[in-house]
Amino acid sequence: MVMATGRDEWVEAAYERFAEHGLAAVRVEPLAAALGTTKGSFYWHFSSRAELIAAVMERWEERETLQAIDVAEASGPPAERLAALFQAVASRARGRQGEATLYVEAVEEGVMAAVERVSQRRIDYIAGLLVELGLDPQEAQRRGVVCLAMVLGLQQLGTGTSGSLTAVRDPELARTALAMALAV
Amino acid sequence: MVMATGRDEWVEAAYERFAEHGLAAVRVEPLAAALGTTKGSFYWHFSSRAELIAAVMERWEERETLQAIDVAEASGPPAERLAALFQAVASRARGRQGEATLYVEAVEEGVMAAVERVSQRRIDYIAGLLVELGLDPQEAQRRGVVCLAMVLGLQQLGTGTSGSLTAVRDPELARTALAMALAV
DNA sequence: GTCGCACCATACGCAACCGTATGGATGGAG
DNA sequence: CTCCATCCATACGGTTGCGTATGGTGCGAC
Repeated sequence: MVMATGRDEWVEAAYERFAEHGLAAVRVEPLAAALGTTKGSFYWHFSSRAELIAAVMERWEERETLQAIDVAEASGPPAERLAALFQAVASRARGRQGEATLYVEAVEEGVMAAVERVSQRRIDYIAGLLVELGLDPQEAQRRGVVCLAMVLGLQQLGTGTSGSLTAVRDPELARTALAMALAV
Repeated sequence: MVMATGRDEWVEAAYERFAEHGLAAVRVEPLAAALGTTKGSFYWHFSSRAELIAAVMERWEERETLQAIDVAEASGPPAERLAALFQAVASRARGRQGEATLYVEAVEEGVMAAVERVSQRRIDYIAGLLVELGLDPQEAQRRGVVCLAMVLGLQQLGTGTSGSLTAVRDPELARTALAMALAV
């Protein structure tokens, strides 16, 4: 199988590396080796590594948005939707440590704008739910930020922790986090 | 001023780089240049870069512990101590993005153990305060984890955000976070 | 004074990557 | 068949950084 290596394959392979190991792991030569081809191909389809990174982030933003819409359109009362969101994030975290380094790497790679857009959307979505639950919009916005921070932080804590830090693996964590988010 | 470059100067200079830009930014040759010396000196005092990283983490753990004790010995009721802690973390965050990447980098650099120890101490400290406030120990532990996650996440969000994401800069954030931590 | 040791500078080899240069291969249009 | 555009492999030069080898230099002991 000599599968043609089009632009899309490059982006997809790069996307997987990003999702699993972060943007820093998106490197041209290793990627080429993994795809069974060489840099010659890459630099035909792309002008630089930066262009690949940009394409990866574009794809990320796209998929993030699609998924956000999926979640948003899930029926049910706001509290349940928020619960589902927390649960989804918690279960989806494994094998996706790429985002754990995103905020720092995005600066270095010059793609912070996309990250900020996605962050804003996430915050707004959570804040919207909280407003539906009767919170003041300002306070809901702040809680949205804190909830996003919780998610990002839990992702951090989930990486590496080899066995110590047992509390991080507590399956009740999501429930607690949700309770904190909803507390009046 | 031809200041002698002893082992300690190397560690301190490395520590500053770590605090500001993360472990990945602790690189021997740039460090040597910054200190006005060369690798020759470095490899006299250290056997490898890994040894320097280990020394940096040792210093970090030390200072973290000292500061934790400082905070712990600050008088006042638990709620106030927790408030002071959040406020301290919020204000101290600027110029210290080094920890934002720590959980990921610690794995690569082989110093996760120190990070886990510090994390555990932080969680335990917060959980202790919450128990004093009447929470169930199990629940307090979970909240400790979530609070630490909040801090780590807010650190993430604080890096880079060039102007968008205004909600992150809201000075009321710390208050909201505290309220979420204390909510019954 | 000179010997030796602590300390450092220079130069080297090695590896991982980025980006470029250049020369095939392959396949459809004419 | 031939020509040209796609697409790719190989080889190269440049950078950054690690670790080593080796040769000073200053300075206290004697």
